Amino acid sequence: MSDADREVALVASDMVVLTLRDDELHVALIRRAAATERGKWALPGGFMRRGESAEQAAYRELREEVGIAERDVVLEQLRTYTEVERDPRPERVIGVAWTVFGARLPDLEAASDALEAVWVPVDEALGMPLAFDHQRILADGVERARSKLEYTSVATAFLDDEFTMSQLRHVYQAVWGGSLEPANFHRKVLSVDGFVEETGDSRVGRGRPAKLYRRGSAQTIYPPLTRASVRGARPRS
Amino acid sequence: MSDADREVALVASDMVVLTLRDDELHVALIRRAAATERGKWALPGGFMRRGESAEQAAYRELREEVGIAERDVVLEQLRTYTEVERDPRPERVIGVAWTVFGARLPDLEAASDALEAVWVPVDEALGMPLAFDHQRILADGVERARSKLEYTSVATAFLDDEFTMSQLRHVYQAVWGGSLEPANFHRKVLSVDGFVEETGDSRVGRGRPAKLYRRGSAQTIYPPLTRASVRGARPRS
DNA sequence: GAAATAGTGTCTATCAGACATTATGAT
DNA sequence: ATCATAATGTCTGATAGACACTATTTC
Repeated sequence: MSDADREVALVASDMVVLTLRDDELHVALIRRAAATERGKWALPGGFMRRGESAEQAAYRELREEVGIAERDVVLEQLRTYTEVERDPRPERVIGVAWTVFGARLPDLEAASDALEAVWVPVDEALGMPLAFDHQRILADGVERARSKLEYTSVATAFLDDEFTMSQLRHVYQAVWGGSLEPANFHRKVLSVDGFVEETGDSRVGRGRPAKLYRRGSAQTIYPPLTRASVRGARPRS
Repeated sequence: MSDADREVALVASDMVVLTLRDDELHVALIRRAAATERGKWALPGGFMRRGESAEQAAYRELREEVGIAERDVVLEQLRTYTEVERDPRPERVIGVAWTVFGARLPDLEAASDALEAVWVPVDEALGMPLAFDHQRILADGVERARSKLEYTSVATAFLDDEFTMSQLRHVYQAVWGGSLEPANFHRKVLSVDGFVEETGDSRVGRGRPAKLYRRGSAQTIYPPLTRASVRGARPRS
């Protein structure tokens, strides 16, 4: 094979940024300012630069495009999209997609690349037409988030450093849809070694004060929590 | 930002090709013929060409570099490696990595890109120095395979169309290391709807003939099989 | 019959889910 | 006292793991 056959590609980092707002799962969408697909809703993202990894590009675009700081989020690679027709531009563009989880992220500030930047409820966003193949990336990202809640402790990434058991349960309910039985959830979470640890404090509100927890050292949950136990879940799509 | 800052990259598809030989998990390694890292052991792979997706490049390289046909394997995306220093060449090279599972794959034929191409037991390969960041990719791929056996039915990708329960169990034992209790494994597999279905035939050997099964329609296994049950497993690394 | 392998039955400890009960605060 | 929320207790059915046992073939 001759070297001339090798494709050279631009590398875009596309982010599925998820957070909870009013106990509902939201995703960050921007309306594109750039010429290609201008005006369409899209996932935030941008091109990897010289001397930068795709992960660094992701963090930079989070900051520049929607005003989110690296320390406020957990970023994980989702997958890479390389179909030839996924981008209409003459240059070949491949997309490295990431999931980004954050706690109580603020309203978005639309920067240079975006006409608007807003939080959209995930159920609504999944029904919107999006630029490029972002519809599919979003669906993959949401499914990944749902799945990761089962066997990892990433749910805590949606919460502040200190949180109540009820708040943790609301994360699961928002991401999975439906409701979980509080008593069983409580017992299950505490039975997993290193999932959460007590801070010793409690939070006062209406009703009995709730103990506060922080994330423990465990990365994975065994045995996993299971989506089978959600009641009134939205039907499988 | 000026367009000139955008990196253009070569896209390599790197494959962690796994198969069972003598009930032991093996990975395909080549010894590099190309100038860069010449003579070093590496994962098979090659550059995405114009008009081709990374997936198509993976299938093409499987055929060209190690003589494996697309219909004989199951290919899944692993993750993408984009660190700046991962490749010493002046051109920027990012790697899209894939896991490839196949049944009784034949001895490898070293083609143009390779001085040699051989099956290496995974435990041995994990201890070898490999070119580029292939050591890490291999470790990620093996861990992904172990994990996927828990909650998907991909184990059947390591077997012919028709297989016995004992053969399926040997797949799990080889990939996970250690041994599984035959009776419980049998009962568990049959209890998962759509994991396997009987063909009606049986295979004669020493001892009582074994019923033959083929893969069912299920993609995922719920509840999952669990590595917690392996006895005499190799210690966690 | 002995050996080898496949497949079934059974016991027990554990655990998930349902739901009742108790605890502790605010008003 | 009442309400609201948090947390614990209890019951039951399902299941995983251990292991004994039966079945069917070859030699």
